[in-house]
Amino acid sequence: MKYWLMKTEGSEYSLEDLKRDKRTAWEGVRNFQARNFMQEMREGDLILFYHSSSEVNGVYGIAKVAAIAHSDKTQFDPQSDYFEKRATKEKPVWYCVDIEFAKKFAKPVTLAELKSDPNLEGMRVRERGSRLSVQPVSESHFKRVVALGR
DNA sequence: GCCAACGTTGGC
DNA sequence: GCCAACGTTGGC
Repeated sequence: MKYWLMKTEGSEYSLEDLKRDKRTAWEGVRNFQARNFMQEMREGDLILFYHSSSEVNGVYGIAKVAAIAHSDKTQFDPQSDYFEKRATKEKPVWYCVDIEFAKKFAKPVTLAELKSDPNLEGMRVRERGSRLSVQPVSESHFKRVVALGR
């Protein structure tokens, strides 16, 4: 089993939204590295759910991979912001996984906390200028963040 | 294949 | 709202 971190703008789609929807297709990722990481995900993998560009940036809780990567349908929709003219049904360019709500932390583990915890050294999201919206997380880092969220 | 220009992300 | 850092595009 692997562990991941996924970013979202809290005002766009928050953990509360996921809790309400229970499950959603993580559409709209338009970055190759992020796409490749999603293709590595397996059902049951756990995800730290991170809000960026929010009042309080940080990990708000946990989501779980509910379905492995499949074609992102928004790439075929000319009305969509995520339309991709290079994509065909036979050869899609973009993929997404389905994720489901797992847990909301008692309080978010803020970016400041992530940065100041010596146990979390090496976590990608801590790095200045880190823009990758889907990233792998080590098991020990994952467990540490969950402990901080309790 | 290089790299400048551009658009976007994301912390502050 | 600002701006630094980043990823992608496209001309050469």
